[in-house]
Amino acid sequence: MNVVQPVDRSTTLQIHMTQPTRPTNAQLTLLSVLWELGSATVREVHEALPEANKRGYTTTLKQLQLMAEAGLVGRDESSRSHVYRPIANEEETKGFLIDDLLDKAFGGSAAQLVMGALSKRRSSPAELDQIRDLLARIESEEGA
Amino acid sequence: MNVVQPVDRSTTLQIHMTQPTRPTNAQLTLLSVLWELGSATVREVHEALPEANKRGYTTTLKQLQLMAEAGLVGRDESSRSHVYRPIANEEETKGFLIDDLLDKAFGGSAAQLVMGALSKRRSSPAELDQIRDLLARIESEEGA
DNA sequence: AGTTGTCTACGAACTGTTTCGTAAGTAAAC
DNA sequence: GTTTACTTACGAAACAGTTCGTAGACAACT
Repeated sequence: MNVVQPVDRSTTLQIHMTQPTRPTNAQLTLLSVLWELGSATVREVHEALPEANKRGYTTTLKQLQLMAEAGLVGRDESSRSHVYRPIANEEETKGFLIDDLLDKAFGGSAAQLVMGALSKRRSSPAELDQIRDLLARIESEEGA
Repeated sequence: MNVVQPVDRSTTLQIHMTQPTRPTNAQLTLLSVLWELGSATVREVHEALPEANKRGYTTTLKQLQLMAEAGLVGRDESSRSHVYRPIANEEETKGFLIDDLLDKAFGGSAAQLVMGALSKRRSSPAELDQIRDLLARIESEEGA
């Protein structure tokens, strides 16, 4: 098969050169757990899943393997139970998702999305203040 | 733009019994066109698509048929070229998408999403003001 | 009546994602 | 050494979403 092969999957250091892949839905669920736990075995990730999202153990395993292949997570194979850790950056990944939604449904207007989100879910006064702060910061940097 | 709505589950008897279905990606693209045009034939929708999203004509047709089945759009078959109109409400549909993202990646915290979005894309001063207004409105209603 | 262009309907291929069954390895306990 | 409990690897089925080819209907025109 493989006729076009000259791709050269990064000869140097096998590290995470494969990064730019985006998590699928199922993967995002697992990734969230890993962001939470920092690093964990398949079992630990699996047990940490909310009932609603829990599938068979080998499903979790397979998904983590795929994620490792995709560069979303790293894996320490030194003990029998491999230990996975997130590589995909939390902020950055969420940023991707925001971008997607923005382009897909809000014509790229962050403000529209923001207002939609604020109306949709109640935020605490503390959070609202935090947002106000951010708003002010943005505006002051705007003119600079 | 009327963002803080009490939801109002539309008393009007407009038959969207099959409503709860959610648009897929491809469908959202077409739905956006229909929101824009109000109502249109397959051809009109198809022609209005940005080049990047344009597929074969029958693809557009098929997708509109599926959407009609799913209750996302209505269809007037009285003329040979059927006329489609959006049923899925724009605000509500966008709300669904926000909910999804919120649950999937932001632990349900609107504030987090909001701050992410604000940092991600520049908004005009006017928009920022608009957001501030909304913030104030929310806070005043909060205690009530 | 025949030709042409446009329309809908339908089925199926194709892609990507998700899920799990099964096999094979390994370590500890008996 | 055999059993038990757990692990990874692999392959494939099941599923969802997308795309398009083809067929048949219909109207307008020649």
